[in-house]
Amino acid sequence: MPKHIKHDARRIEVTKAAWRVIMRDGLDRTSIRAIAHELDLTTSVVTHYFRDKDALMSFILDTINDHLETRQQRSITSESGIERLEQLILSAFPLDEKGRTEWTIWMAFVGYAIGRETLLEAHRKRSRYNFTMIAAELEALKSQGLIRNDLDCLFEAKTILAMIDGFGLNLVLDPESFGADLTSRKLETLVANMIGRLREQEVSSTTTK
Amino acid sequence: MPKHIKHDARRIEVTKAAWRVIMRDGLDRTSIRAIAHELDLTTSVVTHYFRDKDALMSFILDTINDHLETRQQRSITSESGIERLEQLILSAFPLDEKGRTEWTIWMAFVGYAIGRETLLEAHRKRSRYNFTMIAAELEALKSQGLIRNDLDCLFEAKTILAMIDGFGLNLVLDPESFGADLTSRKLETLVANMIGRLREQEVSSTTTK
DNA sequence: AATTTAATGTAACAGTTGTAATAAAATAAT
DNA sequence: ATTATTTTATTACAACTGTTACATTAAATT
Repeated sequence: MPKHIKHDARRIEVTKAAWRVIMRDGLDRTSIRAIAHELDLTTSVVTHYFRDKDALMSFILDTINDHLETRQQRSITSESGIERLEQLILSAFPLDEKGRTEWTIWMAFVGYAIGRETLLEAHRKRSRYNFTMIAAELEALKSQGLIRNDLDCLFEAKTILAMIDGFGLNLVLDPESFGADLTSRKLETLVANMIGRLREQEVSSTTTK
Repeated sequence: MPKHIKHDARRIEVTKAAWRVIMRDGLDRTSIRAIAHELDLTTSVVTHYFRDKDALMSFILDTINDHLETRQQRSITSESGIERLEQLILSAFPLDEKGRTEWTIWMAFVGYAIGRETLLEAHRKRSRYNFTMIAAELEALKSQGLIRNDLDCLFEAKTILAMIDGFGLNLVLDPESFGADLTSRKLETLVANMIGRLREQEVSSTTTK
């Protein structure tokens, strides 16, 4: 095992400790000392693996984004079709506890990004990548005749992204009111609407549950 | 003019100065000294009008929420009907520059609330008030036969709130990709979906309930 | 076994923070 | 005009911050 892997693994341990501190105390109270204390070690551990705090923060955010994306890619088992789209959307929703944690930390960073152009740019990049990808997925479905052909794919993709973010935000703040059941139920109606009158009979049977 | 009004007015001036600092430097860099400097005064101004920083922060958030709610109430000119619902939703969207500013600061507070139970509770309260209100509005429309009578009003209300929050979030982060045109366009399809097939069948469905 | 490298500990620095006490100035009340 | 109250300034303090230099220990390499 090459040493740089061990090195990277340690960086991730530091990062995970940082997650716990963020969840418990808030992002602005997540000092280098607090992270070290969470690891029952001293600050030198953190400074040894990260040039400075900015580098640490960027790495934490990158890790969260990587997790969200990996989770997304891995959950797509269907090769194509409506089911693939459903999995794509559903995997972005924060359904389980781990997903909720990642969303919570991500939300903390959204607030942290206000007034920080570098972080704002990172968020924009993620946002654009996501709705562009969804739009491409919709275009493919449209050319296959699986969704309504009068759909504006980019518009619908942005809508889907906004819906995901909206549910994610509210789930972070109020998990009791916005549970996983509500979320997945929304997904059904969302997809049903995009299929539209293409399959009139099937749709009406799924919406009236 | 009673003195307490002048007192309150001064508090709001301090609050508005805080807004500017938050927008420019970020919430975690909004120190009491930074706010005082923004006012070209010393810290005593801030400490004189607010017990401590927590009180100041709470007041800032409350003011933002008040603004959003006032904006919402005032924009509702229609007495009833679909138009009233449209105005209700549209006014919550961050369409103009001022609305965008308020949403940006609100977003900063969402991140700031992570790890702070008191602030989280405040956000929950706002969220619940909002979707409860929207649900009541939908119930009224349903009983009037103006929207589909198979709608789950609470579910739809939560969806609408999530949609608003999702667009708000993305508009704060990426106003170029999520402009006001996109937002209002979404509103149309949203309402159209709730009216659903009522328009097509027109008469028969109003007899129910 | 000796030596080099990596990992952690210790300590100090300069700067910032919220908070409080006190003083001065400005305004209002009498 | 005098007094009282409100508003602003000054200053100090203790706690916390990121960062750095240096010391120590553990691990790996030779």
